[in-house]
Amino acid sequence: MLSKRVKYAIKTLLFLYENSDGKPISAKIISENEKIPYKFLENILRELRQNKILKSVRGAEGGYKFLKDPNEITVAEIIRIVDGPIALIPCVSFYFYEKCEDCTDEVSCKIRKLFVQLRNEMLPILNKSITDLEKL
Amino acid sequence: MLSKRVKYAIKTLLFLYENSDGKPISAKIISENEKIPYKFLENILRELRQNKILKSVRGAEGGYKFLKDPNEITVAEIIRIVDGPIALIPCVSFYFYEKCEDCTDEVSCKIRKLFVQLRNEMLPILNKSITDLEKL
DNA sequence: ACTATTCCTACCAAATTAATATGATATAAA
DNA sequence: TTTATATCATATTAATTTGGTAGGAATAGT
Repeated sequence: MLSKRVKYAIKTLLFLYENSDGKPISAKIISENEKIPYKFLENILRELRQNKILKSVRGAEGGYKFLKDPNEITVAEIIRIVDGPIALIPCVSFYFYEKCEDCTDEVSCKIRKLFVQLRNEMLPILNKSITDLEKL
Repeated sequence: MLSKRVKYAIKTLLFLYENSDGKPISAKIISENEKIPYKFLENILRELRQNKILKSVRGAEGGYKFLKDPNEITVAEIIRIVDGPIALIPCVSFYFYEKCEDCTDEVSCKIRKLFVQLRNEMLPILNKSITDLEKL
């Protein structure tokens, strides 16, 4: 299961995409419209900014807007930033690979083979962008 | 990510399948061969027995063997027993459905649509049986 | 009786999740 | 210049989940 953080992050990006008219949108507005706890949302927005997905404008009339082109922001990318690995077991993850301590031979591991397959099916779907998502 | 419990459970079933000759196999043997902490494994075995995947034989020379035909035990089923939902968000789960409190309209939710798609791609792979898995 | 085993309940420590609290800093508008 | 509106940063917290461990009762083959 994904965390609420990820879900809130994706909802936030979709909201920004659907409501952007050049002016930044404040955390308060996003929070109210998407029913995301305000302070929790602030943390998420900070993480998205630090990872160069969004940029922020401080002070009155401030808020958040895209830094990266929403056409190039994928769901997979957001999951990786906020939650971590896409793969269901660590030994098949590209970005967060970890060896299983209990594994004697990774290459012949049947479980690994299955989860490589699974990851390969999942990735094309999660590589859809925010703009793709809006069109669904 | 799946829990270690699930991974241990699948490994256990594979081990039983590959080493079954009619006689039950003890938790100790499984634990040593698959490097699964003994007491932790006991818990997992109990869960598999309670869910009618395995049956147990008590006393000396006792152990575990299949109750359900390994041909009909799927990875998805094991995940559901041990971890819970397959779907990555609760509102698209068949067996563990939960409404998102922050959601205003589930039918039009773009995120939901994406994760329905994802689940639909994942299921055929996870519906493979223990015997399928052994053949990989 | 002895030994090997399952069975059962409870406990525990560390990590993760989902926030909340407090306050500093920046900026536009009054 | 004050005020209201914002972001920014760090720390704290409560609840849940994860990955075990402990101790012992019950069962059965030798």
